[in-house]
Parts: sequence; C-alpha cells; structure tokens
Amino acid sequence: MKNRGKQEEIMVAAAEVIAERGFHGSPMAMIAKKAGVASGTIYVYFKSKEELIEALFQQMDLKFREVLQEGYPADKSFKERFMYTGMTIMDYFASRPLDFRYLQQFHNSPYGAAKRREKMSRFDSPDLIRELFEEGIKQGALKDMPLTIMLSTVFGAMVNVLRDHVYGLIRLDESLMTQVLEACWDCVKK
Amino acid sequence: MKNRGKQEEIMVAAAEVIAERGFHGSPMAMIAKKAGVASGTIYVYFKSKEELIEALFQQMDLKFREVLQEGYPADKSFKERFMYTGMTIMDYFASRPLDFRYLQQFHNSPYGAAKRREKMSRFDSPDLIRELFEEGIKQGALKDMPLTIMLSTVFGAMVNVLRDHVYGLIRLDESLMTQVLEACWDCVKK
Amino acid sequence: MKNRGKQEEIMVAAAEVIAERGFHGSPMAMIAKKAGVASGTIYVYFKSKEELIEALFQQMDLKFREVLQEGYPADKSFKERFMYTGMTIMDYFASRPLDFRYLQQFHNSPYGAAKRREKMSRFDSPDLIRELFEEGIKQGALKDMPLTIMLSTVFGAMVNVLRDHVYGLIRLDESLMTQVLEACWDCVKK
Amino acid sequence: MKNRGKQEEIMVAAAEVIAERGFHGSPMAMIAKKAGVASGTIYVYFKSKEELIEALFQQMDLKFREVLQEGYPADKSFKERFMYTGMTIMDYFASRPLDFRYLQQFHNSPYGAAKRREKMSRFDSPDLIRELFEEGIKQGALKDMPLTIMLSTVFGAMVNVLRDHVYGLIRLDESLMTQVLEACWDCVKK
DNA sequence: AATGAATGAGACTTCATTCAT
DNA sequence: CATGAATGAAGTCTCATTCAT
Repeated sequence: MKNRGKQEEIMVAAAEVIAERGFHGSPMAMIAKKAGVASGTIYVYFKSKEELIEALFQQMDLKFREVLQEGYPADKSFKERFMYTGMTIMDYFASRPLDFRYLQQFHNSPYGAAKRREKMSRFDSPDLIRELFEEGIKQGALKDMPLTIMLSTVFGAMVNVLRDHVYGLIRLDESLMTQVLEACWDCVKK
Repeated sequence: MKNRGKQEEIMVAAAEVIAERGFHGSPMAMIAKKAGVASGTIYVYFKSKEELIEALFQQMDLKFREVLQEGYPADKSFKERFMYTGMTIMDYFASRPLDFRYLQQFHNSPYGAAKRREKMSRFDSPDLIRELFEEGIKQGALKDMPLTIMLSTVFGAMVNVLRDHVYGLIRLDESLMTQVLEACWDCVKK
Repeated sequence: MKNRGKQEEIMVAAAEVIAERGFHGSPMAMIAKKAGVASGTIYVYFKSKEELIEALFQQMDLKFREVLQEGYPADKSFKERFMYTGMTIMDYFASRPLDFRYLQQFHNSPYGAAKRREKMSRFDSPDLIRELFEEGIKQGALKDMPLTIMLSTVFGAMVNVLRDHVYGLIRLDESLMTQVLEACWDCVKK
Repeated sequence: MKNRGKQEEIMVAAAEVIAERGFHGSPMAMIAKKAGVASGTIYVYFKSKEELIEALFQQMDLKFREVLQEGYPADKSFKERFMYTGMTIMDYFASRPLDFRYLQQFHNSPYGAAKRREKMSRFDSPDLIRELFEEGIKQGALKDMPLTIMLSTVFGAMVNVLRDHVYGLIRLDESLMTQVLEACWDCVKK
C-alpha cells in the first residue's frame, strides 16, 4: 500500500509537471520534489525517466480505453454509437486537460513517434474505434475511404478542437461538442 | 555570397536535424557538423539557438504564405477556392516533409506555444484562409459555427492526414487528397 | 558531516585558486579539481559561480569582524584603541595572505564594486571602525576632516603596506607594523 | 598619419571600454567596434590582447611621468616639492578618471601583478618620486622608515582617496586635496 | 593595411543516474 | 525501501585569433 502510494504520487506529479513543461523542461528532481519523495526513490519504481514516461502513457491509455467501453451502447444505431463515442472522447479530455496535455507531449516526442509507427494509429483511436469505423464502412454508412485516412480525419479534427479548449482559446460546452461531432459525422458519412 | 551560403546551409541543416530529432535532440554541435561549419559559426548568424529556431519558422511560414497566394483563383466560386486552397496546402507539405515535420516540432514546443496563443490559430491558417472561411460563413456556404472551431476542425483533419503521409503510414496521391478535401468540405458546408 | 566537509573544501579551494589567479582565471573545473570533487558538486552547494564568490566574501568578512571585536579594549584611551584596531587588522591579514588576496580580488571586480558603493566603504572598515573614527573626530583627538576621506587615507595606507607584505616585497614584523601605525596616527591625529 | 590615427583610436577605445568593464568584460570585438575598425585590424597593430593592454599601460605610465617632471620645482624646499608632487598626482588623476580606472584595472590583474613585482613599486611612484623620498629620509625631513613602506603608505592613502573621488563617493576639490596631502605629510614627516 | 567571417577551445551550468548510508 | 549528495557527460554560448579577400 505504502509502495503503491509512492508510485502513484510519482506518476501524478510527473504527469502534472510534464503536461505543463514538457519532457525536457521536467527534471527528475522537480518531479521528485512535487511528489514529495527523493530523486533516488523514483528509480526504485522506474528504471529510467523513459520508463516513467512510458508507464504514464500506458496508464492513461488504459484508463481512456476503459472509459470508452464502459457505457458503449452496443445495441444502438451506428450513428448513435458514433456520436456516443465522439462525445465520450471529447468529454473525457475536456475535463482532463492534464491527461490531454500529457498525451500531446507524448505523441510529439521521440517516445511517441515510435509508438505511433508501431501501432499505425494515434492515442485516440483504440481498437474499439477502429472496429466501429470498419463496421461503418462495411455497412455503407460511411464513405468508401481508406480506414486510416478516415480515422485521421475525424480524430485530427476532434483533437484540434480539444486543444483549443484545453489551451483556453475556446470554451467547449455540450452544445459546441455536438456541433463539432455533427460536423465530423458529415465529414465521413456517405 | 559566401555569406548567404553559410547561413543557408546552417538553416537547412538545422531544419533537417530538428525535423528528425526535435529541438532537444538537436545540439548545436550536431547542426553545425551537418552544415559543415564550426559550432561558433552558427552564432555569427544567429544570436542563440532560440533565434535560429524562430528564424527557421519565419522562413518556412513566409514561403508557405507566398505559395498560398500565388495561384489563388480569386474569381472562382467559393467551393473552388476552398478546394484550391486545401489542395495547395496538402500538395505543398506532402512534397516537403522536412518543412512539415519542422513546423510540427515548432508548434509543439514552448517556442511555438507562445506563437499559437498570440495568433489564435495554427501555422496552417494564415489570414488568407481565415478570410476565406469568414466569407463562407457570411455568404451562407458554410455552417454557422464559431470560426475558430471550424478552422481547427478542417485543419486538424488535414494536418493529421498529412502526418500519416509524411511518416509513411499512407501514401497520398492526388485522388486521395481530393477525397480528403471533399470530406472536409462536407464537414463544414451547410 | 560529510556535507559540511565538502562545502568547506570547495570554499577553501576556491579561495586559493581565486586568490592566486583572479575570478576569470579560475574556472569552476579548476576549483573542483583542487577541492577533489566533480564540477557538478559545486552546484550542489552554490547556485552559481557568482554565489560561491559572494559566499566566500561573506565568510571572510564575518570572520574578520569577529576578530576585530574579540579583544577590543573598550575602556582604554582613544589612541590605544586606535592602535589596537590597526594592529589587529595588520596582524590578521599579514598571517592570512589567502584572505587578503581574495578580498583584494573581490573588491576589484564587478561583484565587489557594487558592494563598495553600497557600503560607502572598503572591506576593511566595518562599522566598529567607523564608530571609532567618528568618536575620535567628535572628541577632538582627530583632525577635522570628512570621515570618508580619513578612513580612506588610513586604510589605503595600511592595505598598501599589507599588500607589499603579502606579495613578498617586504617582510612585516611587529616593530614595522607599529611604525606604520604610528605614521597613520600622525596622519590623522590633531 | 592614417596608421597612427588608427592605432590611437584603438588605444583610446580600449582604455574606455576596459576602464568601465574590466579586461574580461571587454572583448576585442567590442573594442574594435568602439574604435570604428574591424577586429582583425587590432592585430595589425598589436600582437595580442595582452600586448594591447600592456601598451596602454606603458602609454599612460609615460604620460604620467612626463607630467610629474614638467613643472617640478627642483629649487624649492623639500616640503614644497613634496606637496607639489602630491598635488600634481591627485590633480592629474582626479581629472582623468579614465586613466585612473584603467590603471587600477591593470594593477589588479595578472598583467599588473607581474609588473609590480618586477618594479617593486606601484604605478604611482616613478623614480622621481622614489628619489624625492630618499632625499627626504637622508636629510632628516622624513621619518626613519623603510622607503618601500613609506611610499606604500603615502600612495596607498592618496590612491584610495582618489578612488573615492573617481567612483563618486566624494568630490575632491583643491582644498580637500590639500587637506589630504597635509595629512600625508604628517604621516611621514619626522 | 584592412576586413570580418570563421574557427574551436573552453567556460558555466544542468540533470539523469548511482550508491553509500 | 528511501534518501539525497555526488557524479560527469553533454549542452549552450563566448571570444581571442586567424586568414582569404
């Protein structure tokens, strides 16, 4: 428990510091201080800074996937599932700017670049989503476009709007999110 | 002449190294070596690393704006101008992966973050584009959506697809680009 | 314990190197080597070279003031106190050439220049001395001269003679020191 | 003429910059700029920075000696000659703060330290002065003190007061200078 | 003689990581 | 497990000096 507590504190502190200052602006000593532990203690739980960064990503990625699946209306219409998924994503990150910023940092870094190549996807398109789009194409609800491109289009749009929100350029509310998602729908629907 | 030559070589080398490895993965010594000059020489032309980075951005930004304006069909229909602009952008960066990657690096960094706030826009939406969208909204061709959000949506989509191309996940040709742009059009057209 | 030891070693090494070679002739690496630590270790104890230099000054200044006050014969005659003070100063620095040279370096540098202006005095005239001279003027034992000038005169003389001693041009003993102090007394006594 | 002009301009510029910023705060490029020449040009006239510094010293030292000798009242009484000499020195440097500061810089530096050892004297005691004091001792006008110490005493006092003047802590006028010199006289007269 | 672009050694400082306690 | 002092490689930048023009 104590252990778990320390590890958690380190991860939270790391996320906060890195989200705000980037990887290179976040010395281990600063993370340690914010976590209330000694520098050396971080190395008890993580082999290196790189591993800490990676672990943080895995944690956030997992949490996000879980949320996506939780209330997924598997029995509703395709469009409803599209909108549900989109709304869940936007809601999730709009209320978790820390996660959003951290993941942005991660994906624009050597660490994340490798990941992207490896997964041929972005942090915001786990398999559930990929399957959703595949289904949409197959059943003719979506345009006849390469899957990768369709995903990139929709998620590029959403992530960009989220970024404006997280950095304070706009203020997203449910109505605006719906507008954005409707636009995304128009973008890919046949 | 010699002069201009060295400065150019430094800028090209810097763009290459930084595009590939990011700002923090690109020591001045490495840039210098790639440019075939001594480390100190960089400081003859740029006061600091930060200034080099900024100058590189300004140069690319300017070149891009010029291209955008060059063949702009000011007298064609709104949709034609929309498509022309989109195609120009995609074409431009699809064939200049270096520029694309450098600008990506720039916009995801402390340097670029300030720029973004200041301009309330991303590197890919200079004023000409902003005006185009404003006109579209005014004349009823586009949805009645906040301008910022509409721009973020469209450019998020385009940039994301470009990224897939630049990093080799997909291979954009004119037909695919057109598909993407048509999708973007569907996204914002009323 | 180890702690205090390292910091002390660094300060001693710094004083030695700087006394001999001046601030600019004393790279941190050289100081570190002389102290038997790694370069980075200095920064564990001092935020910058400037802080190390300042800390060294403060330490020496404090030690000197303490010595001055220790055996001060507050109840003796004015001249006796004058001579006591002068002798203490000369004795102190004659036997601590390192301190003398370091303080000389300090006072002839940007670091020390500010100090001087701020205190309107030199390292060798702390408040106790200032008060002594003020009293002497008030009670008519000293000439009716601006205090600042009188202090500069006496301490200029003493410091200059000390310098000759420290740099080996002369060899001060108690008899010579007394001669110098008597001369200084003649210089300012009414 | 042109040559002479350039060399002069370099020396003047160097004196100004160095007097204000010290040796290490005065890059050759800065001196060159102030002199209105290219960096390389300095090396046409001086083999190195060290030589420039040394040449500057020699020039100032020479000028000073000349002034000292100019109106020297060789036929007046000893005290009159003492006072004349002292007044000339104080007057000279009080009105040439640049020279004073440069020479201060010079004497508190590796360059000057060597000089001092070599000449067993300070910049302000050329041979004429040494002879004056020797005579004073011999004829019994001055105390029976080692010459070096007597010189250091008197010139330490004078230089220190001059420094206060040059750095703006006090404002020397003729009356004050006379006071100081009378004090110096009391200091060494038998 | 004059130039100033180019050089590269070297200065200060940071920080991921280790290890003795 | 936890600590944090210590390390030293590596990074940015300065500047005396050179040399082709």
